[in-house]
Amino acid sequence: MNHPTDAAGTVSPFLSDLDIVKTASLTTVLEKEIERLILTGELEPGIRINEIHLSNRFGTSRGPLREATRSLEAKGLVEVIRNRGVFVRRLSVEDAIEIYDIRAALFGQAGRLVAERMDDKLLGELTRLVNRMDEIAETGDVDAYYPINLAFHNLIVTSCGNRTLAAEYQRFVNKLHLFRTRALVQSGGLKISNTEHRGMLEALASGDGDRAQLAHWRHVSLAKKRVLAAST
Amino acid sequence: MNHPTDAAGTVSPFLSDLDIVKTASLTTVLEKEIERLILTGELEPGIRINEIHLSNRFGTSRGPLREATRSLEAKGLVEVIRNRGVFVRRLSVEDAIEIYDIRAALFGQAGRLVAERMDDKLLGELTRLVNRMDEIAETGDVDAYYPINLAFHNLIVTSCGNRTLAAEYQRFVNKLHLFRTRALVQSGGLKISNTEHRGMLEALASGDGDRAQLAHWRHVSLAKKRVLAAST
DNA sequence: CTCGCGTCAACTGTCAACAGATTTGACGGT
DNA sequence: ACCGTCAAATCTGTTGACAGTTGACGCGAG
Repeated sequence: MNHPTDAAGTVSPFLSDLDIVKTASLTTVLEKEIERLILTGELEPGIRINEIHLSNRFGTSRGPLREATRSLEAKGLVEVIRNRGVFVRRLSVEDAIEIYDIRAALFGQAGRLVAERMDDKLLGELTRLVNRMDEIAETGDVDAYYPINLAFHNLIVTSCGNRTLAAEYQRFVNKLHLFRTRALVQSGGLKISNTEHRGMLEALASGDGDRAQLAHWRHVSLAKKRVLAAST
Repeated sequence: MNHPTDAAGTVSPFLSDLDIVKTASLTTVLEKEIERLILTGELEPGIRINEIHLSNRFGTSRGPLREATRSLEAKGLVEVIRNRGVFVRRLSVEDAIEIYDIRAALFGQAGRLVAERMDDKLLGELTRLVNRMDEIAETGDVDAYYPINLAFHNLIVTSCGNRTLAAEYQRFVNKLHLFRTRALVQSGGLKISNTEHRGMLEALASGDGDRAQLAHWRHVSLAKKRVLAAST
């Protein structure tokens, strides 16, 4: 990507810091910061983003902030209504269903790609994570299960060799955070969930793309049904 | 989505026109216009978008134009480099491959959803389009084949009942236009392509979701291989 | 002729101010 | 007490201007 540090040989942390400063415009910084506020729930769905207040809070003018919100609108995190303002997007149950189906499709594709480029090292790491989840599932400790589960899914998506796919998948996962679901994983589902993980793992190890795609698709699809059943 | 017309019951075309006028800000208009310029090839990949020139051309100031380009950046149509400007995105072969895989995943999901909600009316329309393509394939008229083919794919995607999926699918199809491929459909592939269409049609008619998903996925995946084979 | 340096025009990043729309709240009539 | 009307306040849409950066051109030294 024509990185300025490419020509310098080894890159010192200091230099890379400078590089970050140079690359980051106010718009970029604001966008990431607002996205963080939304994903952490500090800006709740449905709330209006006041341009003046927020730009004052960050010490900038309204220009860069407006550019940042336009970008977030295209990413689906906020909604802009002319002459009324930008609102943190609120997802209906129907919206969540639609996004789950997209996520399932993308995750299935990722599973297929991973199956076709599997190696021992990756298989070892995935197996380790699933084993770890099995142990935790016995105790029913949801808080401990969640990060491992996340790492397992992330490892699959980032190992598929398709960076665009990985980025888009992440975008939809983020968007799902706008759905009114904190603590959506019910402890009873841990063992079931990890059983599906084992099935995915076997499919990945077999190298059968069709099989892996179906297993991964089904996993997300079942997660969708679990969430929906819990939210009605 | 809290649309203003929701409460009004039926929506007249006139009302929806008014609604459009009220909703359109300069930013929105500029965004759609620039997107059109890019997709029609009037703004070629790699070219820089001069803020002053373009805003003068549309008779606006640079503010709305910058907001529009930020939105297009998030959609993946342009690339913004700090202090240098925004450039119409140029897709490498690797980028195109990645997007084709995403498109295949989404189209497969659409096929599954359609199969699960199939009705006679839709089946009739789809069958008509495939028959039409068969006739045209005999003559080898690529220019006549293309719009029917497009209509066939669009009908499937818009009939799947998932509006978000349809919008995202369209976004990736648009993005593929940035790839250096005019006239990518080689006439020899028409019959092969429509053979695949018939397979998809049968799968849809059977109501078997797994089967339909695989058939639709494979169709795009094979199209990917054909395009790549022609571009190396 | 080539390379390096300084200068300059062009362009982007950011800001402050103006114009128009929307919301708020008070007021008077019913 | 309730409702419609109207005006002030608040906020967004848009513009023009200023500051900093980048890339190009030209000039002189080697």
